[in-house]
Formats: sequence, structure tokens, C-alpha cells
Amino acid sequence: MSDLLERLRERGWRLTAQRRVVAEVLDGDHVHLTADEVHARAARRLPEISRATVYNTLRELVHRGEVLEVSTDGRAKRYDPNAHRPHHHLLCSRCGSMRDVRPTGDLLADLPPSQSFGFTVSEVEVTYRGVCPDCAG
Amino acid sequence: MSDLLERLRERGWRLTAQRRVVAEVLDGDHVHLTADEVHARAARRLPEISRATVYNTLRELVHRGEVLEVSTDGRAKRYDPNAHRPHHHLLCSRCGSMRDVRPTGDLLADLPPSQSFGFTVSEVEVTYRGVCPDCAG
DNA sequence: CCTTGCTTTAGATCCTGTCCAAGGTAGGGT
DNA sequence: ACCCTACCTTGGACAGGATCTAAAGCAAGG
Ligand SMILES: [Mn+2]
Ligand SMILES: [Mn+2]
Ligand SMILES: [Zn+2]
Ligand SMILES: [Zn+2]
Repeated sequence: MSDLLERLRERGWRLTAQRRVVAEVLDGDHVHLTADEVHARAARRLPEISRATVYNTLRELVHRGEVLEVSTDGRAKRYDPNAHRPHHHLLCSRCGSMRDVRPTGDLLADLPPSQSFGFTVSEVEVTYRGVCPDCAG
Repeated sequence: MSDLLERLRERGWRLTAQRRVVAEVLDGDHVHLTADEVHARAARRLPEISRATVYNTLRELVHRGEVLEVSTDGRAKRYDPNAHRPHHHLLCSRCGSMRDVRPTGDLLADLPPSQSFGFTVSEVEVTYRGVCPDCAG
């Protein structure tokens, strides 16, 4: 994720300890943390970091397309660093764990013009729900 | 919707004026009201009805599978009486208006076994986002 | 009718997320 | 190396959505 920070710095983003730590926390595959989880992990490395800064940083990363914001029902949104290859989500109805998935079909094409009601459709979001192997017992 | 109320009464649901009014408000096609919108409309007919009762009634209707709960990003959930024929949603990014849609493909089948990560997938929810004709100007 | 257990109600409370004013600091300019 | 200043961070207030509570109300079976 250090190339991410470098990229953003070149675009005029000030490189602060807080932003560095948030970026570190968000590194990895199948990472889908809530803002408060990001805050808790960031605070291990930088105890004074505030919730407001975590929210600010996440909002900017989302706005710049570096992080994906995934809204899950009524609960807290989750933040996903895997923003460069589009994908969808598989969500466990019991424990809430989340995996990235890549369906085969062209889901946008699955919506025929007769079903578009004059909308200019630009994006499709898919959530598959089920029970994960750990919860299956 | 009166058969709905009858059905529920037979299952031990007490028939109150409040529940009757909420059911009436939720009648129709392409109805996707927020809880507060339901409350506002219900209050026209029954001024003393409380927000808590609207929330309680909606929760129960959802729990009994008579109404669908649709969560839209950070905003208030919407309640959809069209629960008996499964469908997906087309959502305007600007004004938030919502339409029911029925994609052609088998979206569950679009998730190949190699992408299931051992989950027992039971449900798929799709949200198409775009700009509605009214907002297109 | 009565009774009883389910319902309703207002208001408190919780959770997520945003806003604010005050103080701090990255990093370009010198 | 040191300033400056525009940008950043902070804690706490705030807001909207939704749930919870305890007291009062009422549907409906007996
Ligand atoms: Mn993801
Ligand atoms: Mn619908
Ligand atoms: Zn699970
Ligand atoms: Zn619109």
C-alpha cells in the first residue's frame, strides 16, 4: 500500500502518520472492516488517532476510488481496499463474514432494456447471502 | 391487502387500527417507503399513531415475509409490499427513487462453485444504480 | 362483560456518521 | 535549517435512523 500513499502524495495529499496507519490497516485480501474496526486497529499503532480522522481518511480514500465502501443492511459500512478489480460479495447470514466473489455472467447485461424504465444504469452491486463453512456445523 | 390482515389474524395477530392503517399505506406497486414516510401517511388517517408502532409493525411484517426490507446505502431503509414475487431494484443515485426490476439471467447460477468458498448460498440481492429519467435533464 | 396478555405510546437511549472550532504540523519557500 | 500557512487532526457536540422501556390501553376468548 506504500505505492498508494506515494500516488496520493503526488496528487497533493499530505502524508501524515494517521493516514499512513489507516492505509496499513487496510492492507490485505478479503479485508472488509468497519470504520470503528479500522479505528481500533489503527489505535494500536497510534493511540491518539481520533475516530473523526479515520472517518475523514476513509471518506477520501473512497472518493479517490482507492477503497470501496460496502453497505451491509442496517449495520456499519465496511471498507474494502480491493477497489481496482471490480467484484461482488458473499456474506454469511450468521457471523457476518465476507468474501470477495466474481460472478461469471455480465450482470449489467442481465437487465434488459425493457426493465430499465428509462434509467441510465451505470453500476450493479450484488450480494450473495448464505452460511459460511465455519458456521455450517 | 385485507386478505393479508385476515391471514395474519388467523395466525394469532391481533387486529388493531394501527396495524390496519400501516397495511393500507403499504398497498400498491413500486411502493418503497421509509419508516418515517409510512408513519407520516398513516398519521393522516390515524393521527395518534406512534413511530414506535410503525417500526414494530414493519419489523413484524418483514419477519413474517409479507414485506421486504430494502437497505439503501447510508439512508433510511425502505419497505416494499411486493414480497411474494422475488425481484431486484433499480435505484436513482440522485433522487433515491426506486423501481422493481426482474433481470433475465439466473443470478444465483452466475456464481460458479469455485467462487462459493464453501458457503451454502441461498439468496442473491442485486441493486442497479443509475440516473432516473426525471433526474436525467 | 371481564380478564389477561398482547399492543401502543412517549421518551430515553443507542449506533453510525458528520460537523465544528481550536490547536497542530507537513512540506514548499527562503 | 527555519518559517509560514494552508491543510490536517482532535474531542466533543450534533443529527438521523432505529430500538428499548415501563406504563397505560385494548382485542378478543371465555
Ligand atoms: Mn470486497
Ligand atoms: Mn421492490
Ligand atoms: Zn459464518
Ligand atoms: Zn432520480
